[in-house]
Amino acid sequence: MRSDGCGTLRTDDAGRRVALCGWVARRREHGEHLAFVDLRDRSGIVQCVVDGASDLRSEYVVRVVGTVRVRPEGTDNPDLATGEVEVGDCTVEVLNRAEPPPFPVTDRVDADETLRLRHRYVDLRRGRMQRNLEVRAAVNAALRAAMERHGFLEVETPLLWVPTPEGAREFVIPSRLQQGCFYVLPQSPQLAKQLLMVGGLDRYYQIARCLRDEDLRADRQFEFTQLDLEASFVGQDDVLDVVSEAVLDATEAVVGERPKAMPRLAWGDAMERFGSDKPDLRAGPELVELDRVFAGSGFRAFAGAACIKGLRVPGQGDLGRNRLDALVEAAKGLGAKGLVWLRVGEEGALESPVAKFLSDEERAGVLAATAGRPGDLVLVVADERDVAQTVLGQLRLDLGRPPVSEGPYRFCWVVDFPLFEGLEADGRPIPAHHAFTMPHPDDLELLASDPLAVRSQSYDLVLNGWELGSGSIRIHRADVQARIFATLGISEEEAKARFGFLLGAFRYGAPPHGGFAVGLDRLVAILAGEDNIREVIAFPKTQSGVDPLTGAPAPVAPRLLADLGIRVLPPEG
RNA sequence: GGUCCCGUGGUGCAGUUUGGAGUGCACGCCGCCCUGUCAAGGCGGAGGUCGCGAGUUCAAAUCUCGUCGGGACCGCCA
Repeated sequence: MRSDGCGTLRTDDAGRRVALCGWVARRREHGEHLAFVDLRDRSGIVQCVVDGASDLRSEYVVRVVGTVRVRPEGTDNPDLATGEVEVGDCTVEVLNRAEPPPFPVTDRVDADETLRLRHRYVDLRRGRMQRNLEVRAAVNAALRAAMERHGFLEVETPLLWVPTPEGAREFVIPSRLQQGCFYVLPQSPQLAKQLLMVGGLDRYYQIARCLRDEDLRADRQFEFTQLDLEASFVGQDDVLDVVSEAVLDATEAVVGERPKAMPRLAWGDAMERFGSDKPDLRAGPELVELDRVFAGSGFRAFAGAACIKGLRVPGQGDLGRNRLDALVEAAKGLGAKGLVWLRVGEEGALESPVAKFLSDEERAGVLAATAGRPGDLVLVVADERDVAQTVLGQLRLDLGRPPVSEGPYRFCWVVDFPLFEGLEADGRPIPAHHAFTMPHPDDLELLASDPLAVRSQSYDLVLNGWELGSGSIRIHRADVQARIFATLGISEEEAKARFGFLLGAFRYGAPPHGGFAVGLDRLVAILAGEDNIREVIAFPKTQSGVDPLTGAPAPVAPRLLADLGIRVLPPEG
């Protein structure tokens, strides 16, 4: 039916008779006997010169047979990849007519989100969406290639899984054959892949769909895709190395160059330096420690504070009082007792409502510690350590963070997470990752005495402030697992009830193993220059979880519910 | 569950602060003209429940309340 893609034609093709199929992107009529028709397919756009186009309209589907020729002198179009050629002597066959599209099929204007999704099949014709899905496919292919190269075996795992009490809210699937019982859709293949390790598959990977019934965000959809992997007889560095290579391969495949650095940050250092466990390395200066500078300060807000941290905001010394007051309010909203701001003036003079409470040494110390220069703004928070960190970390992003989709690509690993993230009201620790995460070998002795100080062998991959994925080395030995359960206050019976089938499997020879999962939608979005993952998903849902194209979710026939033994309650109120 | 922004011919916007006739801009659509354009150009035309519902008012796109839809965020996402 066709010989070439519209966007592939070049001067080399001049003289060739070609058959092209595509959509009418635009037509420019110059009277009865000359018209230019821009023909579009996935490969791009090419100009066809036809003898009258009055029977053609936008988005008509046509087949054009014509001869490629170099454009006449002075009429080439440098904005078009095919701009040096055109297709002449055309015969045009209309394969299908089309109503005018509900919104323009162009990257120039952004249409209403509902309209785009209701007519996604039109939206997908736009160059932006086609490029994004091509990026997605390229990332997919690069990741697969890397995993295959390292001997990982692709294995599929069930979508109909068993409810588990931990973690995200699950999508529930009623069973027809076992009325009153339910499957759930997996929030990740976590337990399945650990069973594969017990099963001796050694190295597993899967481009896996994961489902979580939680509220949607710019970086979260109900269903999302992960490069999921797990390997036996590995340590943390082995996992980090193979994931780094795969992700850098994918990045190189899309942007053409390979980010050189993939630094590893200890979680504690990330919190100290960036006030975040998913630091955006692009967002300006790091937080600095000011405890020493203000040790013994006469300023009441600083004296006796558990921690004093500062942040330099380059060039923002000219922020007005309204903005500065708003910053103080924002800091309080984030949990800080207060926020001190200082403008750095000429000669390093500090202008601030609290400047008069500070000694000369303190003022000089702040400038030296933050490297503040004239025109800068310096923010200081004195509070509990975690509060000072996270508040300044958030302000750092608010004041200095480029859009996530804006390069460069600054990957980093965050390692040495705490095993527990806090204490329940009754004093039991709360696992930060999941109950099967291996503690750091050096910290095993602290489990009973100081559980919150125990580090884990879990790790996150971060790109430009987005968490791209996480993983851990898992516990494979019953005695360590028992100690963790004891620390968590989980009895033997309870453990059996909640995780029975996994613990059962571990009795029959579980190898040491660990793994990772890379969030594909987020990676692709950033590499495609998008700040919303809907733009890299062919058929996403709106923020309220609706698909305007299909109308999902929708009621089902009463007969179907009857088969399932389900009765729907009337709406409340 | 909560906070904020948006909703105006097919599309994207302005108009809303300070109420006074559905006013405007660009694109698209329809018709005519036009032989080198490329976001073609010229002339003419059609197209509106100002998301929906109450309220205030002599008068509401504009003010108030509610509601629906979209988006960003908090909670939530081990």
